[in-house]
Amino acid sequence: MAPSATPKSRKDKSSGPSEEKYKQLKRKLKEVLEEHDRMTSRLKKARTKIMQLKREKELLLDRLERYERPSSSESDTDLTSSSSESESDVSSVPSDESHLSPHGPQRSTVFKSQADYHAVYPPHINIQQLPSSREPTPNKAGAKRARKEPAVKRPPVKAKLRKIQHIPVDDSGKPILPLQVGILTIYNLGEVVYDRKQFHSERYIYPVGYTITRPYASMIDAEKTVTYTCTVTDGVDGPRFHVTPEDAPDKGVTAVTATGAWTSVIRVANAVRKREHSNSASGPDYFGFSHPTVSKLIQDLPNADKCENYVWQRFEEIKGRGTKRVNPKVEKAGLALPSASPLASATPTQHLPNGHLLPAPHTHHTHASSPKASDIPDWSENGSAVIDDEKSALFYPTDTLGTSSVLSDDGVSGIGDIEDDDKGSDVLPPSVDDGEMDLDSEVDV
DNA sequence: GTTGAATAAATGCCGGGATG
DNA sequence: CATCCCGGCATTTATTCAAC
Repeated sequence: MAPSATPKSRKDKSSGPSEEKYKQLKRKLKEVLEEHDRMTSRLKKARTKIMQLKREKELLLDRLERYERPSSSESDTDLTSSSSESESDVSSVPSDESHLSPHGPQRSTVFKSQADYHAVYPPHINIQQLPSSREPTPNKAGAKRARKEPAVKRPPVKAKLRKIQHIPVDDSGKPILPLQVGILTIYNLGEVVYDRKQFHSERYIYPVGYTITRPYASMIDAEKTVTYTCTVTDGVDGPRFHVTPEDAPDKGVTAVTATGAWTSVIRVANAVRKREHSNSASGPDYFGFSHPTVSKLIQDLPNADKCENYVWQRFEEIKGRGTKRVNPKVEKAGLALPSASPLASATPTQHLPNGHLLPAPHTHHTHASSPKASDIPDWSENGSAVIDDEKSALFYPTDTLGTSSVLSDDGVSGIGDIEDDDKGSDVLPPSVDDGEMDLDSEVDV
């Protein structure tokens, strides 16, 4: 570096600054100073806005707390009324909040009206009935985590500085989608549902409408890696996590947790490959929620600051390396899935990375959910196979979604029918036009 | 200026442990 | 038992630097 700088400065000296050059430099300096001023004033404005929003947030949290206090004291004293009470939380708080919020109430909830809701869910399905026996702990993801505070061994979430890639934004400051983040392609960030606790935890926010694709081993062809579309939809009593493989859109998985959905996929994918190692997986990892850039994008969504249990994270954009690294993967992960991608490189049972995937004889399989023959759903028989445990995940046949007996009785049917008429496309997931999931595209109400 | 090797850093997947 | 988080490991990619 130093050696190259020296000759240059010497060269300048020898040529001597002409008057014109001097004027040019002066002009340039002036431009730079003006630009600096502009940026400074913009920064100032942004800071003011941040302060404003902070104050707003405080105010809203205060109000929210006031709303919640009476109901929480109720639940302390009367356990039997807990279900109806949580329902009242859902119905009362958001409507008020949306009025209070200066940031466009239209973004506050997914269903803007009862009519909208029934456009997606048949009228006979009652929200209050949704947490049925099929799902004993509908708000596991949210409530369970929230209760964790007293835990000793798992410390509370800390807001550590996380590095993110550069996020291209449009004029209005919104990220330009689709956006490639690592091997994930984000098509829709969805909308933050801040008024229901199940839609966020300390670590993650699960925005409704969130849609990404990612490559992973096929559940059908042991030789193949295919693109899976992951979406989050509104299950009313909590988020629904959908994972749909491109090579078998009718064999998508729906679960009440991200882990549940992906565990099912991994279990089948492993079984198809006759791999006997653990099927444990981190749902948030596979959905991308743990990815710093995705976290940041979600955190920046409107209303994210109103998620009271969520621990705000700090992010720092990495320069050079990080940003450049992502681009090559766009082609690899999203399109051709060529050999460079770890999973794609696999002639699956052989040279997968890390040695993890090799069915080596010494591999240890202590995990509870090792694949069993019975775990593999028999697609050919009924097309709506349910993996071992309905609680963890449901395989739903897309073409029967609207009327599926497997799903309809708990209100899941039709939710997030993400495979609409666009099944043929390689990369593009369905209905990701303008931030709104096309939830009801195939729902026959 | 170009090329190639060495190094650093980021990423993705998995196993295992903690939790409820 | 299901879920989630964390850490380890292998892999990939970017950067740096020396040699030509």
